[in-house]
Amino acid sequence: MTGGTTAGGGATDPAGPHPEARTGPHPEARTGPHPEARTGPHPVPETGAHPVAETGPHPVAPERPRRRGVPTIYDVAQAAGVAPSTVSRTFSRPGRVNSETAARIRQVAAELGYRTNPMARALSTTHTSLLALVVPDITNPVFFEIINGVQDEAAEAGYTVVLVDSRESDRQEREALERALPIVEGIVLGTSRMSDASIRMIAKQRPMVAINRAVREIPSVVPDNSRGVRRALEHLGELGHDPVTYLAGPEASWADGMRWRGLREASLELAVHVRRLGPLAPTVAGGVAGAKAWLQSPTTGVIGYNDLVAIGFLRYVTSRGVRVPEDVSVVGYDNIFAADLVTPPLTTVATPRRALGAAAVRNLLAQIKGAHPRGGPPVIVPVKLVERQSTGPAPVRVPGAAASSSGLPAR
Amino acid sequence: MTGGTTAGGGATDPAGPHPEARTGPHPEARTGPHPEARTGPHPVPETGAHPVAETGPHPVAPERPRRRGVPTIYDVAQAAGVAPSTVSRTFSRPGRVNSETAARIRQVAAELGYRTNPMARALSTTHTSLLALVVPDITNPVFFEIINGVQDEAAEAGYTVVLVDSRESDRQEREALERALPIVEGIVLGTSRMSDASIRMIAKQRPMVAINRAVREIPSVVPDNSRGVRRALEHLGELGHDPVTYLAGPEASWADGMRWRGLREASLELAVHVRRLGPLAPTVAGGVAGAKAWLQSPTTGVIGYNDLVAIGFLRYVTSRGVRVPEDVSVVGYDNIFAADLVTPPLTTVATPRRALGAAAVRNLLAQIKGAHPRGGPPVIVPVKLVERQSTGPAPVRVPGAAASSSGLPAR
DNA sequence: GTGAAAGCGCTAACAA
DNA sequence: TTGTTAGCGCTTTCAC
Repeated sequence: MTGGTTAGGGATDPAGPHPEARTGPHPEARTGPHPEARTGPHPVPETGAHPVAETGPHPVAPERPRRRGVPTIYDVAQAAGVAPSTVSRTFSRPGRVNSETAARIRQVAAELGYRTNPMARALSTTHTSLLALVVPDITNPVFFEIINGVQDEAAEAGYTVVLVDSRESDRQEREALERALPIVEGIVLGTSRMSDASIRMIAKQRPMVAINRAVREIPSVVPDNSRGVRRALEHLGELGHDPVTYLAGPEASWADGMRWRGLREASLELAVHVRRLGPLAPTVAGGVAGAKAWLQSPTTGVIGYNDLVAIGFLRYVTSRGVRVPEDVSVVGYDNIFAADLVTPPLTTVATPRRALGAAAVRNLLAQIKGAHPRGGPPVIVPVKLVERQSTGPAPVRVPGAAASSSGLPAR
Repeated sequence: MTGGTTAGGGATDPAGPHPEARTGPHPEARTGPHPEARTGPHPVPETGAHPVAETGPHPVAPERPRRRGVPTIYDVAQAAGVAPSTVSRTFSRPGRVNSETAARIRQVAAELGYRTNPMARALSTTHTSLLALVVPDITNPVFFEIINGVQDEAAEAGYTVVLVDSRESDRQEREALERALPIVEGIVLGTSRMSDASIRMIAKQRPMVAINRAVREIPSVVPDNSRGVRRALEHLGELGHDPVTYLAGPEASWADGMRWRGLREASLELAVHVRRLGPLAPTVAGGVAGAKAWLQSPTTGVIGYNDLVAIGFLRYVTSRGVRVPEDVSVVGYDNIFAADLVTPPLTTVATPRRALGAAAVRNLLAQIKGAHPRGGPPVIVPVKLVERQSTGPAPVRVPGAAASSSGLPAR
């Protein structure tokens, strides 16, 4: 039904990777019925005293043409003169079979264009080599690298990833996940819109690891948020900025909580004051809103909840005549692609998102391999500050003077 | 192996979506051996004259505990007092079963927490409800919306998408695709790194549709490239720019070919001269390279192969003191996320990538449903020009004078 | 409309 | 090491 013209798989491959394929028997040649080809399962009781069991209208040969041209272990087994199970072993646990036999089988298999059928394998092993990756919105730049990291690490281990994009909707996420759940062996949650309870429910059904979010009982890998904001503040502090405004993220955001907490701690350690402004939507628009509020009581240093917020801020204040970094220095968070594209390029905390994805998969695979099902503290992945042109020395404070030539209101 | 604690599926669901589940029989209660539970397949020939056929050490009850707590059609059938085949029909072809029986079966199934096993179903039907989406690089902004469009449309039809990221490598793409191929029903090629020949080979095995690339024999959906560049040129022409430079994309790019061709045609029609500069890498770096070359013989209007190129151009010339759009107007292509983030925001041709993805899936699904396997001209999706601040009136030409106060060299 | 039973292609005891 | 055989859970003729 699917391809139609598949007969023999890659056997007729023109100049393809199977140069020897064309010397093999023509696939069509073995498409007919093989009465005795399958002596294995479900033998017809040909001597039994049950006339009822006779296959009715089929006197001798079942005459049922093999479904397609696609060769099975039975075809290979027959052609190689071994049992189907030996063929199976050759591919599923190499080593458990005499190397010579194995070689011959592989050879024959190649000639026939045999490929193991993942569905059949999965049916008996429940091992699908499929992983689900859940992201709320592929469009969000933050996820690209995570997806890549997950992809790479999964591919490395022979796994394929099923993408579940929740489109920022609880329902969609649930439905898509529901659909994917039965076929995947594990789930990577690259930030989810679902409640902790829902997540835990799903985690009951499959191994799971969460990125960027700590859910009780669920293994997780998170970037070193506190270190990240600390580096940002340190950087700003060294440049002479004090106080510094933190453009806060969404109220419900776990990451925002972590960042703010880290900031307060760092504030004490580094003796740089920090103000919180928000909550803000984690978008460019959010940044614009933040900028407007900030103009009411500006500081020379600003740290955005993420790059989008920082970019929105930057664009708005710039449009109002505030110069960056001369009047205000701004630091973003995440180091998304666009951070290097805005004017001026944004200094930001780079979260190793690819590493995050990779670490998540490794953890997940370990769970699947049967290790301890759950537990352990979050895996913390290091971050680093990327200095670009949006930060610079704090403007010199002329005591008693108003705030310079820029559009920056006096404080 | 997977979950471990799955017993009964969602049956013990705390406050979950199956409130009635807890009133059902406790899953554990039926986990033991059911000697006569399965009268169906593979009956032991208990009266045959083949002692050899006797199941050896299993005298009466096979004592093999049901693999897991997960209920099957057999469990449902037994509980509902019908045959397994009826349960199967109830779920696979509703209508072919008495509505009352069906209702009862569904009821029982819900109580038991029965879910049909996709692998088993796939094994006998080859219908997996899986689609593969191939993209060369998820990190490339151009693909986000395509992915979303594909996702949405697929989900709509009850399909799940498997992501194949080729990481810009022929080999990786091939391997990943190879892995996904046997389980998917069709393939959406969102721009591929593979050769036409390889693509056609794969298309032999599964229905396929290509986005943004025309391969002979393969159905494709493409944005209206010629209309896009025409609109860009028209826009520039109206602003008085002539000649206009086209920052060309990679040599091998099909899209580049289309755009350049469209540009030449439009050039004639609109009587605006067009120069070609390239080939360039389709990246910011490519744009920078293009800018350097452009400085040798500048024009007041520039059209980039894509937004990345346009952005690179914009940034470089800006850094050299050329003002945009006062000295030079630049138009991008694609309308990626970052286009609105750069300074000045980029005027660009918006390609309806989400629509592209959706159209591709619809086409693919039609093929799968058994329509005409191949053929037909590419489906063309309309584009539109988004005017932002990177374009403006051409600078007034003071006859004989050098080129203004900017860093723009005289022509 | 419903039931019986034969597979789908592979894996996994168990026996040899 | 290899062969035999009973499933994995579902769909699907074919009878009734």
